[in-house]
Amino acid sequence: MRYEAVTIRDIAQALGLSTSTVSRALRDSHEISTETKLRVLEHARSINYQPNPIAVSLRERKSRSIGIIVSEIANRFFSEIINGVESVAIDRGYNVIIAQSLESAERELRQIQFLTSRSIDGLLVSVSNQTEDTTILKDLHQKGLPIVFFDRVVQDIDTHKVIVDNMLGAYDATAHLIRKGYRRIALVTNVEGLSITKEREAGYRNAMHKHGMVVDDALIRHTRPGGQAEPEAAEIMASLMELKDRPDAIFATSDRLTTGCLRFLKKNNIKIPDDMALIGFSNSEITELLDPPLSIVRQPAFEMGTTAIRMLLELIESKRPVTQFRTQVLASEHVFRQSTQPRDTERAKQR
Amino acid sequence: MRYEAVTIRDIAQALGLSTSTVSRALRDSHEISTETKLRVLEHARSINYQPNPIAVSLRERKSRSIGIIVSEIANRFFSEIINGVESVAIDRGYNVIIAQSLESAERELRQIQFLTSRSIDGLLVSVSNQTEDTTILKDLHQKGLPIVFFDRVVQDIDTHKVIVDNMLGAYDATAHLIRKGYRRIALVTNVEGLSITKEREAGYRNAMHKHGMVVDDALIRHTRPGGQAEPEAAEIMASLMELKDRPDAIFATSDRLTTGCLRFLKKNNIKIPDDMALIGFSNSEITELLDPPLSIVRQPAFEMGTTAIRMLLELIESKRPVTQFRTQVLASEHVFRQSTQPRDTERAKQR
DNA sequence: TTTATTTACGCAAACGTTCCCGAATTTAGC
DNA sequence: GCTAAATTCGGGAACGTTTGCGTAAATAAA
Repeated sequence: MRYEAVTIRDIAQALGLSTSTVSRALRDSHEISTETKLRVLEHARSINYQPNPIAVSLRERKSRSIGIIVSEIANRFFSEIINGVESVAIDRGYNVIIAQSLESAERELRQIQFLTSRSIDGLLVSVSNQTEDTTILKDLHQKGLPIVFFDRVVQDIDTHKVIVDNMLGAYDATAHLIRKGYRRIALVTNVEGLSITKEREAGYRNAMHKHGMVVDDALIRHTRPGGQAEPEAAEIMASLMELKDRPDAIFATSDRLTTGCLRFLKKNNIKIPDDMALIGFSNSEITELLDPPLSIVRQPAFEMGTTAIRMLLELIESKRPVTQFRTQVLASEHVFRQSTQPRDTERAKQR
Repeated sequence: MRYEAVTIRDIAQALGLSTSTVSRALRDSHEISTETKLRVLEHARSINYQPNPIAVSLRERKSRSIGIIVSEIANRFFSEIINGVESVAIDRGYNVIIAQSLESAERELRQIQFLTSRSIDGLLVSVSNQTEDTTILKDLHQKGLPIVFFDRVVQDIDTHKVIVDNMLGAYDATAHLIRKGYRRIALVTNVEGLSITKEREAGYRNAMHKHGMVVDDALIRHTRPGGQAEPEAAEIMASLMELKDRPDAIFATSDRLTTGCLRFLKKNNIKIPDDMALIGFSNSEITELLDPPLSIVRQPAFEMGTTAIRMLLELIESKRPVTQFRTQVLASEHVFRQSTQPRDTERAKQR
């Protein structure tokens, strides 16, 4: 399948036909007789002919491969997304080239250039938390490269997007904490500029307002662009603990931030939820096994991947340029566990 | 970068040269005058010329892309490996096409065919736990496709391989349990045919023998080919609990098996380590945060990825066919935590 | 000056397809 | 039986590169 390289020409010679006839027969053209088609198909199968995708790509001027760029692949949220993307891409005959930015704007740029230099047919992107300059994406998009954003979208590029209902997810998590009796709820969240950050922060604020609570801006903390989430979460936690009026609950808005907070609390022997409740965004499959079992809001990552790639293929395979774009909003789900139990529970009494 | 398609011919026309001259100038051929080279380079940069990788691939008869097939991407062990692979591949100008078998031999076959039909230059593979028939890999290998196995290798294909010292890793884990006072140690392990299974089982048996203990085969349990690890771990655990002479410790030999066992134990309210100790292979970054903190043997996944890809590129870029193959063995590391505390610790006394 | 060698470049084929265009053969229409 | 139309196929260009070979001019050797 690689080195003997059986080509269309081999079939043509074996059958006394021309390459064009063979090509047409293989593609089931109407201007080839059924008899010849059968002969060609039969012989092609017998010698295990495999079309050379590179030659096809060169001729067709498309590569049947798409690129996806995420911040980090070793992160359950993103690997589930990639799973979703792969599963439909492969069915449609596309392969996906994966690249990670590792939250570095510079590396992201390099990766985008690498991907486009490999002449991909389309691009799936969730921007790094450090990117401010999106001109390269704008250029690409304007030149006609199909792009679909997911999760962390860039607002001012008009194309398909798929996100979760971050506002609602954050609202519900916050409201849950409030219902459980927590009053000073800290928000440990991502870089300020990110779309998801704004939406989740808005959800938090809305929930506070709706429940007649004042938001203390001292309790809203953002990570720095390009930083490592876990250590930053620890820093933030440490500084929150130094407040005269400490928070009694933490709402962390990403996988890494959540585990960062949890790690800090455990290391400093702060009891959850008695001393501090904790809820966070997470797609880890073992939050239930943590100590204590963690309340989480989970994003439908796999589904996010499948809808993103479907949208992208729609753009790629559209005959005429698409001008109507939509952003699909997926629901997130919550699982409330012990880490956000009401304060006056048996656990608390035991102390 | 995509649709205006600036080619080598554009440069040639603009400068009144032939395409061959431009090509040679771009590749810094010695038979082009420095003056012309400069003109070409300068102009190429000014119009942002990007060579068309597809045309190059067609001409060179190689694609500068490699395939990797793992059982599951949403698994920290494998995603770290992929991370390692990607990091060096990208530096060397290769991109990697990722495919997953999901532990299905049939799907694995399809994926391999898909990858090879995309005319990859080489293949990185860790076989599924269901594959028995490896003739396709043998064919490919014999036809000259560079292949490197990692983690789950197939023994009778002579090529480069990279594995961890499974024997020693399992030996140490078992010996640790014995030292801590556990006597009836159950081994919850992978499919029997797998290379890693054999090695880890051997490590377990060696440790038992060296410490003068008899191996009870009733305590050695394998999962079924193609099955889901977590539910199977639960099944196995349930059946182990029905034994008249129950085990007092569990040694699970994969990420998923470990969490499967843990989940079972917690669900059935079996205290760890008092009622049952637990140690397992895992690359999860939050085993420390589990309840109880889990003792683990961790594999150097990232490093495994980098050495595998380096070996593969060595095969790919070698001038003459390589006949001397080596298998690189990496050390695993252990972290012993509360889940394997000696039985008569304070925890146990508290009851 | 003549011949040999080097330098610097162009022509054209090739990689494996697809597809436009034309042509030969068959079938239909009358 | 003759034109018109359909059917079935082949020739060859094109996609964007790389590279073997040829060649003109410049230089070196004689």
